[in-house]
This record gives sequence, C-alpha cells and structure tokens, in this order.
Amino acid sequence: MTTPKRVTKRRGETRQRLLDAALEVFAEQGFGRSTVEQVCDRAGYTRGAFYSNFASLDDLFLAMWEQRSTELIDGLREALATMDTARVKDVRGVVELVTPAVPVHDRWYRITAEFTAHALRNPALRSVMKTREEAIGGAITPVVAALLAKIGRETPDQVALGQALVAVHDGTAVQCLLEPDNPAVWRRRADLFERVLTAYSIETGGRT
Amino acid sequence: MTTPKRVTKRRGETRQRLLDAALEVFAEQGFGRSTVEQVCDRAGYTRGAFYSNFASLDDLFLAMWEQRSTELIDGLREALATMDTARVKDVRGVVELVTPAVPVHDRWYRITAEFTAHALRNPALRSVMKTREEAIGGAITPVVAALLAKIGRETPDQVALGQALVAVHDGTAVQCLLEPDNPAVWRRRADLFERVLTAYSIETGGRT
DNA sequence: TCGTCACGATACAAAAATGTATCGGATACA
DNA sequence: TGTATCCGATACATTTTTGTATCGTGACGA
Repeated sequence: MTTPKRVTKRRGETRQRLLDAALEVFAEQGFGRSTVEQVCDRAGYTRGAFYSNFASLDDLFLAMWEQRSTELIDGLREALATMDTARVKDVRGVVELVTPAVPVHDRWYRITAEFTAHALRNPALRSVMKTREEAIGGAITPVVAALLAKIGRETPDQVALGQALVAVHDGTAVQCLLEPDNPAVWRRRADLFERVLTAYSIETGGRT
Repeated sequence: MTTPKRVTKRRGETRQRLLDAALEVFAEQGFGRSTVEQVCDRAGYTRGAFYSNFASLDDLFLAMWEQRSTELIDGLREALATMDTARVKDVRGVVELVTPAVPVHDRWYRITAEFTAHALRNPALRSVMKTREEAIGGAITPVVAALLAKIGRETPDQVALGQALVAVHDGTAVQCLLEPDNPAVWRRRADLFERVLTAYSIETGGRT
C-alpha cells in the first residue's frame, strides 16, 4: 500500500464495493471465519484490488464498521429531527415515537457483537467503540429530554439517562432477535423503555 | 469419531483439558480466528486427540459454551441461596446483595458475544441460547421477588422483571467492560438496576 | 499376567489462504 | 491525442490448516 500522488474516481468505487461486500460476508460467515478472497468474490474483484485498498482484513473491518455506524447515527439524527412531535401526550407516546428511529437489525447486530468482542481485545478499537456509544447517547438523549419536557417532565441527569437507554437498547435487542416472532418480547421491551424514561424523569406539572 | 465399546478414564480428562484450553484460546483470539491446532497446543495434545473427541471446532465451541454456562448458572443459584438476606432494608440493598452474585468478566463476555452472533446465524444454537437466557431469568427472578417481598414490595409480573434484569445486565456489562476503571459507569449501572427493580414492583406497605 | 481394544501421537496428502511481484488496460492531465 | 501513472488482474511461492490413515503405548477386563 504505497501512497499514490494521483487518485482516480474508480478507486473510490471499488473501495466502497469492497466495504459493502464485507458487511454481507461478515454478517453471513462471521468476521473471524471470513477470508480476503470471499470478500473480493462477493464484490466482484480479485485480491489484487483488496491489497491495493486495505492493509488487512482487520483494517477493512474497522473501516466498514466506522462507516456504517456513522451512517447509522446520521440516520438516527435525521429521523429524530423530522419526527412529528405534536401528538405526544405521555411517556408511552415518547417511546412509540422514538423507538422506530432506532432500528433492530440482526445483520448489523451480529457485526456489532463481533466487533465489540474484537474491541475488548484491542485497546485502540476499544476507544473507538466508546466514542461511538457516547455519540449515540448524545444524539438521542437531548431529543428524549425535550420530548419529556413537552409532557411536563424534567430530566435531572441526562448522562445517566443516556447510558441507561443505550444499555436497555443493546440488552433487549438480543432478546428480540432471538425470538423475532414473539410479540411479547417486543412488548416487554417497549415497557422497559417506558419505565426507564419514567424513572429517570420527574413530573413537574406544567407543560411547556 | 467411531463410538467405542469401552471408554477409559483418561478420555474424560483430555476432553476436559481441551474444553478448558478452548475457553482460553477463544477468549484471546476469538473463536473465528482460532484453529484446532492452537487449542491442542494449549491443552498439551496433538490434533489426534482433538479429532478423537470432537467432530469440529464448532462442536467444541458448543460443548464448551454449554458446560461453562451451566456452571455459571449453578454458581449463581448457589450464591443466591447462601446470601445473607438479613440486612436488606430497601431496594438499594437488594441491588447490592444480588449484584455480586452475577459477575461481569470480560473473558466470558467476549466468548458469549461471539457465541450469540454465531447463534443468530444457526437456528439450533439459537434455541440453546434462548433456553439459557430463560434459565438465568428463572434463577434470579424468584429470589429477587422474594427479597422485594421482604421489604414490603410486591412483584406483579415476574416474567417481565426477569427479561428486564437480563437485558439491563447484558447491556450495562458492555459499558462497564469498555471502561472498567470508570467508577461512574459502574455506579450508573447499579442505579439503573435500582430504578428497574423499583419500577417493576409495588409498595404494599407491611413487611412480611 | 496376558490379550485386546482404546486413545492419542505421528505421518501424510490435500486444500485453503496469504502476500507479493509483475503485467496490461484504464484514466487523468497536458 | 499523447503519455505518465494509477489500479486491479494474474501468476507464483509460501505458509497454514485441515482431515485421515496408521502405529505404538498403555489401560482395562479376564
């Protein structure tokens, strides 16, 4: 991987197609069991293209994960910004409004689970993950706090609420994915969110 | 792997040492990046021993995970049964009493994260995991409900509480492992448990 | 104590995966 | 349109990993 003086448009495309292929292959086989060649096959390239764009599978994994998770956070911000906040009347309403903005997809969950395990072994990746988790909390919490304020509830400790929401999301996601067709699990997930929001905010009476 | 008529004592030992080695190797390298030979080296055997005891790495992974997680649940039951429940006076006390019984070890977390991802790809493993999660909930919830009753709080929906506790445990575990030296994260974890226990139980006034 | 089978070591063949070095067509820029 | 160089394909050497087949030691039953 020598740094070129001039870069072509084509390069960006192949790089992207490799990143996309990686997501699919890693989700299907698991990162650990995936090979350079599998990713290249899926993308429609040979290993030559790969080694010209990435140093190793680890390198690709990190790049792919960072790209997809920033996209995910951007999408989240977007969804939160364009919500119809008019009809929210109670805590349950807040849950129902916010929940769809944070999707639970098993493909991405599998990737993240493995990336997390990977990150726990690698200090550099660990801080990448930490930053990411904070970004998610930072995107959601102010919005949720604002919605709660709208229905007359104050949020004394936004940081604590943020950590709680992320934890509940992560924890319940596995349960839902293990039994995707069991509506009771999903219902209990929503319930838990509702109770947590209630527990972390205080009724102040008047609506703003 | 032909089924032998006679089985020796030695066999059980080597099998066990392979299982133990697997835990270490998988935790260090990740299951996906581990090889049969690495496990054998660690255990002090050659591949001959491996193929005589297991059909594949997948087979070993499943066997190891089932063994360790039953041990874990047994330990949990044990710890819960021998608790000193006398000094519990409030919800916080319940949290402080129960929390140490459910350890947060990053080695085991890494294994579980990868096993979960693996299970989400494999329907057979999926139901294994589901059963396990239920067993954990089933072990903890009655004890917690009893403790809550002791301080005058009733638990209307134990199943919901169980799912909530498991989710909160899983979700906060990552956060704590990502920042093991940040006491604030651990404190917020305990806070969340306290609030959840409170939210899922109702004050009935009198103590039993 | 002897004979038999189990069990793990060793040897071997085959396959899979990696990384590099080189080549030729494509692409940017004059 | 010419030309320099970028970029991905191809070819190749090497290493890793796998699974099986065979052998010798030692355990177990009679």
